[in-house]
Amino acid sequence: MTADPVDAVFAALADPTRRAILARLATGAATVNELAAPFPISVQAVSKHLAVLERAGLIVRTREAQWRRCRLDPAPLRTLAEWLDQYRRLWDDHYDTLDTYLRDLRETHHEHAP
Amino acid sequence: MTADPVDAVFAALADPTRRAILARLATGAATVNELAAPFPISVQAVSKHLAVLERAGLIVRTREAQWRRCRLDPAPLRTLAEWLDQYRRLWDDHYDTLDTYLRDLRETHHEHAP
DNA sequence: TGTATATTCAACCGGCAGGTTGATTAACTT
DNA sequence: AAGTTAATCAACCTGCCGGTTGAATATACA
Repeated sequence: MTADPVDAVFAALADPTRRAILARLATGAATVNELAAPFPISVQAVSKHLAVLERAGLIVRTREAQWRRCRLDPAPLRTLAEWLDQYRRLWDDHYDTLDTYLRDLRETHHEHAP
Repeated sequence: MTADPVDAVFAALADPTRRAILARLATGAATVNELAAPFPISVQAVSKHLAVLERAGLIVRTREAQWRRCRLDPAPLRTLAEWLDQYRRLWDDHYDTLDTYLRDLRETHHEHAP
């Protein structure tokens, strides 16, 4: 029960600054200073936020000269989407009818892809 | 930027005990003692967890005699699913082709429903 | 070689999160 | 009226979180 990787992902996304950073990274990779620019906090604080996102697996950082380029890794988001799907029937009326059919169809399609 | 309701939902879900409580409530309503039984922590601690879930909108509590019945409200989960959909194209290869078509089809279907 | 730039490390601080125990409120039961 | 059960309130403790400032590290540039 301790140290479920999902814990870190949810915790990382609970901060609005970190979600804003992710939104920025969804449009392409960026350096720490570029990511820090829009925020009224210090670069060090943003660096800490990036460390949290990295620990959660949401970003990866690669060294490039004196810069550290950050890019988004969507894998944990996909995990979260799957977690949420456990509960989809609770709010989606069509989950047990049309949606189930379409979901199954999509899965079949994925199996046939390389 | 301050006090985005999504903050509280992500923060609430970051705790494994609270996620376990939600999983239990997905199978039906329950009282505080019933919810607390499986956990090695005090009833008061569970009561605090329920307060967090309630503040996030994930559960509602109604008084029934000396019991307080808790039931799950999936609305915030739906909000989260929509938030995640912003990023779906990043991990779902078929988002821009088949999935988009199916998604549009489902939306049309919803419009026609009462 | 020396300097400017990018980023992190380290130490510190206030506040909140999650847990405890003990007291209190509310309703049912006898 | 008294006792039992369900749940919360209150005070407290420990530790982590998000922020700060200042120093250190790494790379490019003149």
